[in-house]
Order: sequence, then C-alpha cells, then structure tokens
Amino acid sequence: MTVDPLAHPTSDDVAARLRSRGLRVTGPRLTVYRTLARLGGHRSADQVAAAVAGDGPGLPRTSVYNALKALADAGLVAAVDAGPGTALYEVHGHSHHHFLCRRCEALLDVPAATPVQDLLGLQLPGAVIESAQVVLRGVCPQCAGTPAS
Amino acid sequence: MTVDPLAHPTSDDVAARLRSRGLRVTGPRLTVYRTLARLGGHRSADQVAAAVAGDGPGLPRTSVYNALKALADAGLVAAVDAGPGTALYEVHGHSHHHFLCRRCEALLDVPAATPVQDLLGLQLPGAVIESAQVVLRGVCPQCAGTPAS
DNA sequence: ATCCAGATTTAGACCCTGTACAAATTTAGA
DNA sequence: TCTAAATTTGTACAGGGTCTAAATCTGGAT
Repeated sequence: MTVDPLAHPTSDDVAARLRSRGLRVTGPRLTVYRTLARLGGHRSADQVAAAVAGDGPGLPRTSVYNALKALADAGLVAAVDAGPGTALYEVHGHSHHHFLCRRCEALLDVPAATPVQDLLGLQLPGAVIESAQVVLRGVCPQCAGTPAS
Repeated sequence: MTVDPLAHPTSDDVAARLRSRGLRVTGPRLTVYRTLARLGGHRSADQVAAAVAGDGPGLPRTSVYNALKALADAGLVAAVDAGPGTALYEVHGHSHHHFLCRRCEALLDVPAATPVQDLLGLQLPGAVIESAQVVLRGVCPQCAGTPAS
C-alpha cells in the first residue's frame, strides 16, 4: 500500500494536525472526520450525524457540531455557506470555489485556478487574509440547456 | 436637481426593475427597498423591520422577508452570508466583496477591482453566472496591529 | 370605470441550525 | 498513576427563516 499524496489524510495525519493546533485528539473528532471524508462532497452537520449513527452508537448532535468546529479551526474541514441557515462542510482538499444553481439548487465545485485572495488582498492593506470563499450564483449548464418552467 | 448616475435607483426605477422580472410592484417591497437604501451598509432583516416600524405602522416580519427575497430575485438587493445563520442585506450598488475579521467581527467592504466572475466563469462552461460573492476571512488591519488577547 | 384571476400580504405556528450551560468524562503531561 | 484542564454530553434555549391558509391587493381584460 503506497502513499497517495492526493488521498485524504490518515487518522494519524489528522491527529498530528489537531495537536499542532493545540487541540486534543478525541474519538468524536476522528469519527466525524472519517465520516465526512467517506461521505465526500458537501454535507450538512445532520447528514454527518446520521451517517455516524448508521455505523454504531452514534454521537449527540452537539458533539458533531463541536467536532466540526474544532476540525474547521484546525483547517481540516471547510465550512461553506450555501445561503442563510444552510452550512455545509467538506474535507479541506484542493482549493476550489462553489457555484449554486438558482434553478435546481445544485452545488457545483469550481476549480480555483486563480488565487482570488491574492487579487483581493491588494485592496485591503494590512489585513491578514486567511481564507477566501467564493460563491457564484446563476444557472448551471444543465438547467441553462432547458427552457424555464 | 440633476440626475446622479451613482445615486440609488428611484422608486420608479425600482418599480420598473420589479416589473421587468415579472414581479408586481407592491407597498411592502417599495418600503423595504427605500428603508434599506436609507439605512445603507449591511443590515439584517430584523434591523430593516425595526427601521420600517420606526417610520409608521411597520410591517410583519414575514413581509419583510418576502420583500427582501423578491428584491434579491430582481437583483435590487444583495444578500451576504456572514457565517451560518447570519444573513445581511444591502442595496445592490457597485460590485464589491466582503472581509470578515475573525478577531473583532467587523465586516469590511473590499473593492472588486477584479472581475472575479469573469475569471471563474471560464472554469464552468455553459453556466450563466449572475452574481459572485466573495467572503474573505482573517484579521483586519486594525486588529493585526494589536497583539492577540 | 369595473371586474377578475392570480400574485402577494399577513398572521400564526413551526422547523432547523447552531449555541449556552453545567455536570460527567477523557486527554495528555507530570 | 495522578491531576488539571480540555472535551464530551444532555438539555434547554435562541435566532433566522420557512410553511400554511385566509384576506387583500395588483394589473391586465372587459
């Protein structure tokens, strides 16, 4: 079993990453991370909680939220705002942005070929930009091909 | 009184814009739009509702939400996600993006000198990109100058 | 000028996501 | 092994937004 540099971090990687941020390595955090990685894509906290519950005793809702927050602080998980009251989480992989279709509500990944924060950072002297989230809205290619209802 | 091309749209402009989208021109929609324009900046739905109430009989909370949604559909108002469960609205003026300070929670405007959607649109062939929202996160210039607590 | 169909407003209850709290438990270093 | 501090857990709570159905209003047709 060779090491694939593109694969998700192993549990050991996750543990090291948490420790390096001064966060403790706990069961819920590893469970939530592994579940989110296995599910892939954009998932709500409750989707994660449901998936965790499907694998065994499950975790309280609050614990899933706590774990997601800790993982996000450690930079292992990214939170995406897909509208008010709709937070989605995903394992932090290669940088990309999001496109939200107004017609079918699909959430598509958009490659981040351009370093957006570099461009915009110039406009905000003195600020430390730690992350940039881009949400594009419009009509996705599939819906654009069919006439509006 | 000359026409200032940089001024907010008049009520007539707003009415025309609503009609062009197949939306009806109603009292609540005009009231909400005018109030948001008068307040300026980024406002929550409840802030708008409170301001409306201060001017007379007020509007039910639901009506404010409905109106904001209709105005957003018409492109007259922009909704900014400033984290989960925190939607802010602003009159859709010149394109700009937002920076959210992790330390003091300030929400700053960032000039959009670069046409972000043009850059990213290239990555999504066939899609109709109607808006691009960029939320930068980090530490604002003021907080960056003071040591962390 | 009046009418009508359909969109919109309104009022209320409701849901959902996330947070606050305090006690029990667990981690990690001594 | 032992201890202090971080974390988990269960419960309750809060804010923001949505759903529903009846009343009202808009805008085109008559």
